[in-house]
Parts: sequence; structure tokens; C-alpha cells
Amino acid sequence: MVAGEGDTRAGAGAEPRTTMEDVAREAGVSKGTVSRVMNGRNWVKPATRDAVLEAMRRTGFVANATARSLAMRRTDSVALVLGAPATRLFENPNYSLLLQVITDELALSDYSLIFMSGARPADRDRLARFLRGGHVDGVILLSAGEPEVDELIRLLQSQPIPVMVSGHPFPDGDPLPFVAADDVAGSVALGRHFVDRGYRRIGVIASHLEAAGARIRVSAFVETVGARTEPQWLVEADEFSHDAGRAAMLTLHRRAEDLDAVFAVSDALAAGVITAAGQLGLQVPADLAVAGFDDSVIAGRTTPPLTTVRQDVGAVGRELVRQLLLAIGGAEIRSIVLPVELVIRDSA
Amino acid sequence: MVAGEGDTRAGAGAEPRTTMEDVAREAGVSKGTVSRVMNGRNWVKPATRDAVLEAMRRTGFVANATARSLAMRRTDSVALVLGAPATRLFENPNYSLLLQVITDELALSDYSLIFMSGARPADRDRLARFLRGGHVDGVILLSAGEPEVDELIRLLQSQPIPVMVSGHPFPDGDPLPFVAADDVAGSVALGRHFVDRGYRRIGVIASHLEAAGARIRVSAFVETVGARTEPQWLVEADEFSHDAGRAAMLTLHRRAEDLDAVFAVSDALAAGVITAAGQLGLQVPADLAVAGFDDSVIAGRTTPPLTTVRQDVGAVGRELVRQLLLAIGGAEIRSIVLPVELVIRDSA
DNA sequence: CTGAAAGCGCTTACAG
DNA sequence: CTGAAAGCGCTTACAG
Repeated sequence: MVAGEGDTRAGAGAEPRTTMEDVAREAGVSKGTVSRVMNGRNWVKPATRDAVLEAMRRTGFVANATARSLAMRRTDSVALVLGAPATRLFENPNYSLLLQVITDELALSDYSLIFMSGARPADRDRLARFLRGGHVDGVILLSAGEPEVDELIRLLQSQPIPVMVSGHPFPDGDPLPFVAADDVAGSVALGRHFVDRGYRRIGVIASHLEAAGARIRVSAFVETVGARTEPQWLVEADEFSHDAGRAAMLTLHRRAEDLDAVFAVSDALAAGVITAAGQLGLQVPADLAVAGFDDSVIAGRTTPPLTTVRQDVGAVGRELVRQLLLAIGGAEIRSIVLPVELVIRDSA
Repeated sequence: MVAGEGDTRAGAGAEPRTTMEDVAREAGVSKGTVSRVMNGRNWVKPATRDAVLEAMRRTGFVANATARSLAMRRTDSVALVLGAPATRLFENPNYSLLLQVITDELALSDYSLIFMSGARPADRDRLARFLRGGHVDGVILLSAGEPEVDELIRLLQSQPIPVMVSGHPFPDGDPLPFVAADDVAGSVALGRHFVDRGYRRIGVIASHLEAAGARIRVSAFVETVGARTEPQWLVEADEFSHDAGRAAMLTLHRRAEDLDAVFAVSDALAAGVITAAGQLGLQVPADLAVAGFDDSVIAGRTTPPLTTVRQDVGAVGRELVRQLLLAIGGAEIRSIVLPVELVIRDSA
């Protein structure tokens, strides 16, 4: 009823949001006190506390995020930077899941996720300015390990905000902290399984071998099965898709007709291998054993269902967020490698 | 050299970012002048302008986004709300593309995208508080038209920030402005094509019929082909996937052995239909014509390639952003229906 | 326990 | 053309 009323300046139709000032007036206290009941620290006498809460309810007050950020020097938001085009990344259903899990986990701590592309040079320029602009408190980098990501990594290293990388560890040294599933252990387990089953002529179908993740899987597997595979039995598919897997298998079959097993570095590829086997008149696993990697949704849907390596994508997402928030809080940042699980189904 | 130096309070290791104050001092002008050269309005004498720019370069100054937002009462960011779980939405590759396009288009205007889940009740509570908190200037709702989205729509309607809905128009009235491809025209065109080709026993494979989009496609198509289809020749697949399409086709074949054509409401489903046809020993299109919808990447990769309806996903994304930014600027908001194109390949 | 005041880092009339 | 000052809406020592 005092000041600030009757104000009818232009204002593009936006009714003035209720502010802390309003709540304070309603409750008959100072802004400081309203602030104190909001963020719970410092003691406030129960009676005034209730009065303030009641005033907040009546006015439907929600604190302005921007003002809060400015005062507290934190944005309560983190950037999710994609190291590859979304269209490519989300071909792998595990990445959609990861996105979902990260969003949910951040929501639990009332953090927002700002989605950013980082694949192209122009994206990186924007990102650099964005980070300097103080838009976010931390960064999660989602990459499938493609080599162009190196530049992104250098950029992220050269700035002060905490960063957490999702995906495959770095071949040489650890430029940034990461969370990843244990690809080596997974490939070794799968290799042992192949050996145990007595397969002796083993093909390998990979894709994007320039990416650290795929390379690691292949090399760990190949080392494990030793002489049971040969260099020319490795075929690189165009992409991580069913069709690419099918095509690669046909190529592989032309090179070596009598393989008894194939390891594909992703489930989508493996599904394509099974399709190709059908076309070639080969029974899976009797004539040709097939294994994939990821245990994504498709693994359970092929006929026969796929033997594969399960990564706990949920755990990766949660750790990614947990570690990042800890780091934002000032804690030492740590890299984490999560265990994987060999899932034996009927295909191998 | 004057005030503000020697300040060594706790401060968790964060070196103080350079502020407008610093630039002003460097350039020997006031903060106001620095601000004026930054946002280009108002005249500044070229000489002082250059001095300021030089000072900005020397100090590597980038304006703090939060302070800017508070002063200007705008956040330069918009929320992308997903009406369905990311894992489900991104099964359709068109949605990854849409996400990419929206991000890019916003980047051109220096807006950020805040990614939010809106599928579950808890998400909606957060969203409501988020919007009241003034985190964003506008909202884009991505939905595949599932009915649970109604609540989300009510929520979005009852708040003052501009909203733009991607996807299918609303069956009754237009509660919110939207951008969508012309599903009706697409289905009609495809129906006519089937009629022209002389198909007389036409099956339909749909999915998620509770969603407006799918329903619209089916009904427009069915109306167009008239007596050439029958109610029991409509099968609903579990989801928009290759395997679900294959399974649905097998079901359909059991119900009616002598169909000569099938329309599937998405390319993924149609791809599955082709696979099933192979298993049933049917040649496509000689024994069974098959058409899809979306012209997503898979349409060109099937054997034979799919006849389908192309939606310009890029245009949808760009219009979505364009209209939203206009609305944020105060302009009248408009719904937009974008033309589609019948793409005739070999499958039908 | 609580109020008054200063501060977060910008923008923007208002004078000059 | 440019400076000084007030303001954006919060938080947080500092007194009391």
C-alpha cells in the first residue's frame, strides 16, 4: 500500500512477478528474513517463519533464479556438450538413455541441463564464449571417442569450470576426468567365452575404429582370442547400424566362408550379422556364433537373443552427475571405471 | 592498482573473472560506456570505442551472462520440454534431427537450450516451478502427441511465457500454437498413389494410436482408399520399430493372406514389413507393395527403398525457433503447417 | 532471532 | 558522446 504501487509504465504486458519484497511486506518482515526462511540456514523464530511461509503461499512466490544466481555466484546449471552430431550419437539407444538419466539425476539436485553441440568448429567458438560468460557451473562431455573431440578437450582443459567426460578413457594419459564402463574387461570376458566355447575361426566386425572406444574393444578382444582370429577377418562397417552390420557380415563371409563365430562391437551391428547369417543359410549359433556389445534394447529382441556385454548406462549417468556436482562443490575430481557384465544368451 | 586488490579471502580458488569494471578502468572510461560499446546501441565516439574494444581484447572480457540477464530481464534461453521419455522419442531418428536443428537455430541467435523431461508428474511439478523461477524466456514442447501430454499442455497454457509445440496439431481446437508437417495431406497423397497403382486389398500398420499424429495419418489414409481396406486389416504394432513392424506384418498376414499393399505409419515399421515380406516369400512390390511415412534415413536403405512421405524436419525445427523468438520479442504467435512431399521409390 | 545496508555485475534513463 | 546513479531481485556479513 506504500511505495511501488500504481506503477503503470509501458511494460510489454508482463504482469510484474511477485518478488521477495512483496512477500516481505505481506509477512511484515524484511527481505533478509524472507531469504533466510527460503534457504533454511540461520535460525528464524518459528512464528515469523510460519508467517513468511504463509505469505509465500498466498503470493505464490518463487524466487527469481537469475537474481539468486547473481548473488550466489552459481548458476545451478551444467552444460551437456555433444562431441558428435546428435543424429549420429543417438543412433545408439544407449545415448538416449544416458541423456535421460543425466537429466533426471540433475533434476534431483535442482540443476538444469543446457544442451550444446560441440562437433563443429563454430560450436567450439560459441562454447568458449559461453563458458567465459559464466552460464554454467560445470560441463559434461558426451563423446563416442571420435578424434575430432581432441580439440574440444583442449578447450575444456584450458578453462576453470569442472568437466566430466562420459565415455571411453583416453589412450594416452587422462587429460580430463571421465566415467566409463570397463570396455577392456568386457571384451576380455567375451573373448574368454568364445575360447571356452571352442570357437576357432573368429571374425570381428567393428566400426568407427578411429574412436577410442571401438579400438579398445577390438584390441582387447583380439588379444584374448589370440590365434583364433586373423587380421583379414576384421571388417569395419560404415556405421553402428543393423544394415551396416549385415553388409559387413556379407563382406566378411566372402573373405572367409568357414568362420564359426563373429564378434561385433555393438549390438546393432550384431543384429545385422544375424540377419546376414539368415540370408547366407547359416544357423545361429550352430553354424555361426554371434556376440554384440552394449546390451542395448535390441540385444533381447534378436532371434536368437544376443550374447553381449552389459554396461550399466544408468550408473554411468549417475556417476557422471554425482562426480561433477561434487567437483562443483570444490571436491577433488575422480575418474571412474564401472564394471561390466557378460550376458550369455543364445547367440553364442 | 587502487581498490579491490590484495583481496585474499577464502574463495574456493576461483580467480576473479574480469568484469566490466576492469575493462572500464583499462580503457579509462566509465562502465556505462563499456556497456554501450558492447551492445552497440547509442553512439560512442570512434576513438573511445576503439579504446574500449582494445581493453576488452587485452583483458579477454566476456560479459557475465547472469548479471546481464538480471538487468535486462531476459535469460536468452528457452526450455525444450519432452512430452515423452527421451529413450522413446529418439527411437525415431527424426527427433534427433529435430533436436539438432533446434539447437543450431537457437545458437544462431545466441540462445541456449535447456533440456527438460516433462513426461512424468514429478517432471511437471519441477517444470511449473522452473517457469515461475524465470529461468527461460520461452518453451518448445516436443511431443509425439501422446495423450498424457494434455496435462503438460494445460500447465503450459496457464503461464505467461510463450510456448511453441512441435508436432501434430490438436484434435479439438488449438490450445497452443504449433508447427507441424501436414500429415493429412501426406496420408491423402499416399492413399491416392495406392489407388492409382490399382492396389485393392490394402493393410495398415499403425502404432501408438492414442497419439494424435498416428491417428490422423491412419484416418486420412483410410478415408482416401475407401473400400480398398477393411477395419480388420489394421494392426497396431507395439512401438515404432523395425521388429514391431515385422511382427505386425506377420499378424496381418495371418488375418488376410492376399493383401496386395500395406501402409505403415512410419518408415521403421515399413522396414519391418519388408523384412516380414521376405520371410513370407513375398516380393516387394510385385506381391506386396509397402509404403512408410517420415522419409527418415532408413527409407533409402531398405531393399527395395521405401515409398514414403517426406517431412522437412529441418524446416519444422527452424520455424519452431523462429516463431518462438518472434513471440518472445512480443509478436503475435502463429501456428504453422508445413507442406510434405510424396516420395515414390520402388517399394510401392 | 532480525533489520539495514552493501554487494553480485550488468543496463539504462537522466543530466550534462 | 559520456559519467554518475539507480535499479534488476536476490544473499549475506554486520550490528543489534
